[in-house]
Amino acid sequence: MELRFRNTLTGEIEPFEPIEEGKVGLYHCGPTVYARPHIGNHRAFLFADLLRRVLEYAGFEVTQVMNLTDVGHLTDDADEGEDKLEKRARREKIDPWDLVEKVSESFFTDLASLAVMPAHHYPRATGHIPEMLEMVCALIEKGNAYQVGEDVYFHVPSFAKYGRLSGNKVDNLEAGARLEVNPDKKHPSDFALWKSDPDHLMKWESQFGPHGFPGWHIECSAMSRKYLGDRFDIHTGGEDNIFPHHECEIAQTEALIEKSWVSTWMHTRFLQVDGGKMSKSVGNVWTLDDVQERGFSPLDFRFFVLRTHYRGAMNFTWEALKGAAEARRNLADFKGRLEASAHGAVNEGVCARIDEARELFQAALAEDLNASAALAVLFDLRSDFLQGDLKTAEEASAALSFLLEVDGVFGFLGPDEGIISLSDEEVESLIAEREEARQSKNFQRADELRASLMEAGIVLEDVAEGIRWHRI
RNA sequence: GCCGGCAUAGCCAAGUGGUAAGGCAAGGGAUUGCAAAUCCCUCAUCCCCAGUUCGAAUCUGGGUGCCGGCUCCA
Repeated sequence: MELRFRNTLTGEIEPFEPIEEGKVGLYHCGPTVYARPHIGNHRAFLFADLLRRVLEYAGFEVTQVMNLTDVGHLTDDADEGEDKLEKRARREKIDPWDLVEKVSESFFTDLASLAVMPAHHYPRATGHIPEMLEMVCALIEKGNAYQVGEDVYFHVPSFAKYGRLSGNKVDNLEAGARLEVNPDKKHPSDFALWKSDPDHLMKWESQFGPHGFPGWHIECSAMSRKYLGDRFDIHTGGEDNIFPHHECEIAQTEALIEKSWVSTWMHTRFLQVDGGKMSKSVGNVWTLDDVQERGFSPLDFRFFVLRTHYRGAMNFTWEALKGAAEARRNLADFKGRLEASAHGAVNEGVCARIDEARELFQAALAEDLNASAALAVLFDLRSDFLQGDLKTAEEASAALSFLLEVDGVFGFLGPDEGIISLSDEEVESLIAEREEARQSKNFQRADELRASLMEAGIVLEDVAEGIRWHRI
């Protein structure tokens, strides 16, 4: 598979070439753990998961890192703002450290229910203060940063390429800036690497003073460097991260290492709800709990998100989720049908139809993760099967192993959760009982038996030749 | 005001120069004791206007609408 990805840095879809052959370093901007993640957040995490799985499917050895921001972000850039994490903690009258624990836990619970593969590292900002301070000091020594009182700022004019990622010009930013001028800064675009505030609850002592905490962007630079090295392959985040967050990360890191840092930047579009942005005032900031309360599986949401292209503006509606859930069920049903007629494992090459499907599938994924096109291949295969193709045991086996291969990338099937397991004998006996009921025109009893088998994940079909059944 | 991006059927969504994938929903028919199972059939000219071209959803220009960024946010 020759992978090609859209690189925000160049605006183009370009061939992916790892820095080190066969290996990929992946870094994702994770959640700020001050509030339960909503479905919009999850789009970005699901995208990260898909990317990782596709890279592994293509044969790369992946090291995946996702940070947890658990300190430091201010509610505005005027340096007067409150840390939103502390603000939330105060409102809920709990300790900020406890809030972090509580939210982090819900984050990981959500990821697990979405069948997201665990990253190799989930570094927390508060666990890497020394690494950040080390970078801050090095930047001062190199002349890219300066200290004012107990604060430290990165001097943007010292980094010529600032604005390359976002397309912003420093001059334009000044023109439209709504932020109040901070007299401490040498340049209005300069950003904080280290701040001091005695009232801050989460603070650390350092060479700059006793009450400091890290600035907005330094954590990602310091932590990615620790786990992935000076340079790595892919950095992702939501589109809102492009500026200023990622622009600033590039500036401070490249100023330090004096070479180009991340090869490919990938950003997901925001998830829209009912055609617009989600907002608390409209009341459509849904979480996975809402999804489940409405009778959907988190995997339905996973499938809904991953069947579309990560860069497209996707619109969440309950109707659309219903459609995705239905489609997912149909694929699970397809799996069950294949299992019922497959026998034994097969090697590639035994079924041309499947090999062709695999090629189409891989080609679609390789072209900047065209998930919609990739999954269409699977639906086509399902149609073929239901129409009577692929009916030999060998063909069904080949189709089944391909389906499982696809699921290895998309992960929508999940475990056979909550289904009462019946042995084949038990199923056959219940079917026989239903047949007796049908013979004696006791259709109420027959339908009860069919319904209970359905509950157990067994689908019955009354066809001309008799009764056919398969598991879902 | 400045910088990005998007606009395809009832809904979700591929397609980036050769005459509209796929899913869901819907309608008609087959099968069935019935059926949520299955099969067959039906369902768009691609936001608007003007260009380029033999030919455009796909390129160019101008609109309109929406999303993101310029302030923390996936």
